[in-house]
Amino acid sequence: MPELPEVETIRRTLAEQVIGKNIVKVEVTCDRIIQRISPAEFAAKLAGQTIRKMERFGKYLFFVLDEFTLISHLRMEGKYYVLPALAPAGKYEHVKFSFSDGSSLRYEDMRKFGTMELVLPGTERTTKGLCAMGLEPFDEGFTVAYLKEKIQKSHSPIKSLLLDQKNVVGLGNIYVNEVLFQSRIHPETTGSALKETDYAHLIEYCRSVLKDAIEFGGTTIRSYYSGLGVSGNFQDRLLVHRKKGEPCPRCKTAIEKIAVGGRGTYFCPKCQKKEA
DNA sequence: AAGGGTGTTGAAAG
DNA sequence: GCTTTCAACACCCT
Repeated sequence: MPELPEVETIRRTLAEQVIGKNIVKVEVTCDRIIQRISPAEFAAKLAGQTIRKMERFGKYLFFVLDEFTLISHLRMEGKYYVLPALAPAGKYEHVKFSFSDGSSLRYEDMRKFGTMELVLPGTERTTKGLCAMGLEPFDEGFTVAYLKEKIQKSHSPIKSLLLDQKNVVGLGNIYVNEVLFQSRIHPETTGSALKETDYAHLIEYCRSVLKDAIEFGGTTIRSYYSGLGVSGNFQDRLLVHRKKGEPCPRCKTAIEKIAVGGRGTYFCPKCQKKEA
């Protein structure tokens, strides 16, 4: 469940459930999720650590501990649950953190794309993968000038440029579709073809769409209704994503679906005209 | 009923 | 360099 609003919702939920808890044991049953070090070393380093803070950057979740920060990326299907330590493991559970109070944090990931990495506190943003990242949409530096500098020379479609975390972090396929609809920009418009007003709209709607989605607890699509995970309600407010054939909420023209950069892309052919 | 698509991203190829 | 394609994995839908 991993675009910025979902990760932020998970961060807030986990903050209430696991801050202050002391890790007594970590069990890893899918090695590839743990980056750089062995699962055994990962488990050994975490034993005895207490979770002090929950933070987020883009789609990355940070568990700030005493001597390490655990950086977790959920990719496509990663999910966290808090359960009694004695509760049975789910079919797709790959990591279990047992706490001293008898509760536990479980990581489930059907597709095993997610990653976990331990770094020293304060070095989170300097690690590989996070060092070249763009700004958060809510950063005051995320301005027309900033975005222009990043993408105005590019011949890639704006859809791909907004998905590229080196330009701006946090947007994924759902919210890029929504932001481009609100901004009235055709997803295949190249960076080089964007007009001044397009940039202003992009800045405005990146912020408002994500802010609204966070308010609604993110978007839940294709999720288990276990009641233990985190689910949001923004799926009821999506305007174009997964709405192929449905009337545009603005002009009633049928929403179209095309592929851009290999990703499903939804837009209104009337409201979002291609600009040369 | 096999094949394409899926809330992602990094590595490889062009 | 910059841009596009594909693989990692498991399931769903057609």
